[in-house]
Amino acid sequence: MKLSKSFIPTLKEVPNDAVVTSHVLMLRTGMIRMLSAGIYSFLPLGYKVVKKVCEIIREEMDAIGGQEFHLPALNPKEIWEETNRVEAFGDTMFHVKNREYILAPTHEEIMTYHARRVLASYKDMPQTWYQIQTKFRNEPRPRSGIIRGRQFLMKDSYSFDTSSEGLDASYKLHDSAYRKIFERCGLKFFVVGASSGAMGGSGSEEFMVKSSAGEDTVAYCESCGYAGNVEVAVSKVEPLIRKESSKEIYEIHTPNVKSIDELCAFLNIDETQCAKSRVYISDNTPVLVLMLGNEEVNETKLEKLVANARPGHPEELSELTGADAGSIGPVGFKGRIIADERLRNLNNMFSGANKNDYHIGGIDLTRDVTNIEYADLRIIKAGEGCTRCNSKLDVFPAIELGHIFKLGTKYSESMGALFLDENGKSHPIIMGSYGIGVERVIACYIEQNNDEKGIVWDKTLAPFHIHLIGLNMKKEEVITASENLYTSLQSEGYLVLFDDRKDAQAGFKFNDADLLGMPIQIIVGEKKLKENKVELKIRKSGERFEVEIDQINETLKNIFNQ
RNA sequence: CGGGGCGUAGCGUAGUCCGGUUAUCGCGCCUGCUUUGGGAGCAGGAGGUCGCAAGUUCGAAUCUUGCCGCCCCGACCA
Repeated sequence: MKLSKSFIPTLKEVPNDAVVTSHVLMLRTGMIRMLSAGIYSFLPLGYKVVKKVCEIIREEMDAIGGQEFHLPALNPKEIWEETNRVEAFGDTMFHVKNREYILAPTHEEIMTYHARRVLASYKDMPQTWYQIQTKFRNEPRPRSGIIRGRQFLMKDSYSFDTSSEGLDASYKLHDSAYRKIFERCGLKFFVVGASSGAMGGSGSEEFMVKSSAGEDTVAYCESCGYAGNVEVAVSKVEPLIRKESSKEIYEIHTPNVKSIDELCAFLNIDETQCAKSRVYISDNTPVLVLMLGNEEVNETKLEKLVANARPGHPEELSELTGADAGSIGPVGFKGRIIADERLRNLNNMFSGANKNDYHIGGIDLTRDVTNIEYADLRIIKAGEGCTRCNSKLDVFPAIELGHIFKLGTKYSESMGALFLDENGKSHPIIMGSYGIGVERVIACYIEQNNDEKGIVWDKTLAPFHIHLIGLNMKKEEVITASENLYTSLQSEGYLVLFDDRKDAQAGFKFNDADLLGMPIQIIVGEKKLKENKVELKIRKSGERFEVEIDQINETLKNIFNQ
């Protein structure tokens, strides 16, 4: 493609609204433009990359027996009522105003709708159905360019099996296909155990990329590879031991002491002697959650014990306990009390007195809080031990690229997708669902492959393999040589972007080439042409060589086959 | 949804507090000449509902009110 005739609007300056590297670079390279918050247009250069990612996904999905569909994004609401997910998605689902339609945020319902009509016998299964299609979610806060949008491309697939063993097999096939897809895309990723969340089902894994732009937090063990979303991750921490003898309970006047840090400073104690209280409300019932010291509540873990828990409002807290947030404690609290495992059976603890400006010391959780339950509720922290190998865990933000779920029968049961087994008995189909954020693959690639000059594409995803630069395009010999190269490189099968602009300065062209980041730049200049040579630059390393023009194909073959 | 910030030409911006000729500057764009190995020079030129609406005023980018949009933090989130 000739740059003089292309629409590749590069930007020299960083647009005001972009913060995240991949967003900045996609705007600056003219890959995308924003239409509205969380809604992006892909321009020709960006769409080339989208198509490349989709092709890789298709090849790997087809390789595991997937069959590609193309379902409507506009769905009748009544199908979604069958699984009660109109309510479950709530405001996240887009509703069409002038007809009872919704814009699909995912496609479990539609795939199940088709499955229940055609998968009537055990002989019809297993099946794996997929599509690459636009999803719509009314995200309250779109962010980071295409990383979180209101409209995005997703590869979603669905497996239909007759047994849980069958589901396991389908799930494993997807796991291996996903690994191949992300490897082929050149991403450094890892797989973490995850929460199934609102999707339901038994097992779930996320494919993650480490990134400061990430919205998930994961724990990762460098030495054994253990990885988990902090929503579900576990770690090994020093157990705390009950003291020999329990003191009596005593009240302490603690004026203006609210936080655990203030309490520790005021009483000159360690935070491991403190029990922090958080009050949650679940369906109008209060639950007191006790955490050691400054440890934080993992609300995903809490959700498994207490449905629909939300933090109590300040007014609710004082009404329930008689005290404000900084002075609440378990002693005398009326209601369910769940303490983190680390607090199990501890004594001589300090906590709030349920009376403003007072705390209680000498608490023996076993003696003084008789209705206490224990559970693992904490958010793990960096530096804690790996439960598998004892090394230290790293905790960092990450972007979720893909998620695979064992759904089980949640959708087939509620929608009546049944099949007959060998004995003529009816069972719900056993399902899995599997997603990849297509644009996120691109954003993550760019997050991982850029430098101060711009994007650094690898051959696989690069919109073009070669960026051919004709320097002074007013000189006849430069025009002839670069045009000839342009033709011959293309006939060799390379995708070539040819900077044939007549009036752009050399520096301008070089900087654009570095910004756009094609793997190889070939520079045709007047001086080198006199020796029948051109210059070849490898974008990634910055290495440059002079190459005889008739050697160029061989040189390229060597580079691209490395 | 809570907190903070922002909205002036395609992009980046000055001016807004303290109202006053023709709204600033850089990049980009157009024309001509020169220039062509790391974001050129000279000369000339085009491009603006100052987010929208109402109000105050002799006069509003500037003050007031309402609305819309965008970004960031938090909450939320397959």
